[in-house]
Amino acid sequence: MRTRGYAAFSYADLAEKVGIRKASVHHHFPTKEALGTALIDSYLQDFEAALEQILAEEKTASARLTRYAEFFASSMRAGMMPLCGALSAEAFVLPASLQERVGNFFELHLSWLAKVIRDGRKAGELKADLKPRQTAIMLLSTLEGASLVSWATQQKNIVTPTFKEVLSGLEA
Amino acid sequence: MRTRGYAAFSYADLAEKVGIRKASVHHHFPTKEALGTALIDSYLQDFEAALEQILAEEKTASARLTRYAEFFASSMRAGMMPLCGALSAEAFVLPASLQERVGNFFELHLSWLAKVIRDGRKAGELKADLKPRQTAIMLLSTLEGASLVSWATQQKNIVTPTFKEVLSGLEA
DNA sequence: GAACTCCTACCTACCGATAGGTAGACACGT
DNA sequence: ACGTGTCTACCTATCGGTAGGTAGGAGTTC
Repeated sequence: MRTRGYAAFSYADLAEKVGIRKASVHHHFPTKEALGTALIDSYLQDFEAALEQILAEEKTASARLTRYAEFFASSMRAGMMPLCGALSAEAFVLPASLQERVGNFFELHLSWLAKVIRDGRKAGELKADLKPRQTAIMLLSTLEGASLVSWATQQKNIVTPTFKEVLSGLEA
Repeated sequence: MRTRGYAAFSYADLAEKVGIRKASVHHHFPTKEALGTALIDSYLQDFEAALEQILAEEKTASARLTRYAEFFASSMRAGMMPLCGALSAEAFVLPASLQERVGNFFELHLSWLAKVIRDGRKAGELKADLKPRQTAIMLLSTLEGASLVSWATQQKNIVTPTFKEVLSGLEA
């Protein structure tokens, strides 16, 4: 899903990669939609834990955001799109249950980013006039967009410099 | 292509929408790849002309960039993804001729943006320490990303505010 | 001016490949 | 005895694409 998108990946591909037959994959995930939702659910859960961990381990906004951006950069290095970025372009033709989960995923990210920004603003690290929600949307957009451009142009060193440039504009 | 992506749109869909039969569409565009390249070529040509026009009609960097961002905002309002944004997620499974054209498309945008930034910097409108190429990548990423997030979350008012926030960080 | 040849756009009917999905049997561990 | 995981074999729908034919307009020739 993260390299081909939802429409273009198939049970046949997956079965071959896993080393069992197509019908056996269906035993575990009866429909493609069920497989998709299971994947997003697990991905979202992992991400939720990772975001919590960042809050626990890093105390400055810039360190937190840099760790956050590293998720995008490293998935790019691993030759994969961020999951929800990969699915977003197809959102219109995704099963409703998947659309909803992509929405939830972005909402999780946006509320986490907004909290980090709010805290960083209070601590005087970030500019005082930042609107947390709006700035969160901007950061998420930039990282998803940088991943997309990096993916399409096959230039792997786009995400981190782009993020740094945006971050520097936020610091007090 | 701009609402479903490349894999998920079909000759059958297109034929029905145009009001002729599938085989007749094949008469004009023998293969899906040929249809895809024809579409990108025409899109790129239109965009090239539109970018030229902006340079002719607007003389400040901020006006030029605002007009540029309006392309993304208006295609969102029209219920469509930007073409190459829609195709990028699938880039890995796109026919080579399409991949190449998506690359060309982004390159056209990046070089135009870099020129606008360079000029704006010289004129003292933009911060003196901007790296034109890097900033161009950032602007393109942000606009493509904002379109993606806006598309997936079905919130139509994301592109313009996000762009404004980024632009304000570039002004001297 | 009728007859002829082209060409273009469209059609019906079909092709093989692949998509997601199902039925039913077999092996195996508890 | 039963549940789980896997298998082979098959289903229907749809995919991109092709073969071959028809209708009609533009030239060209007698």
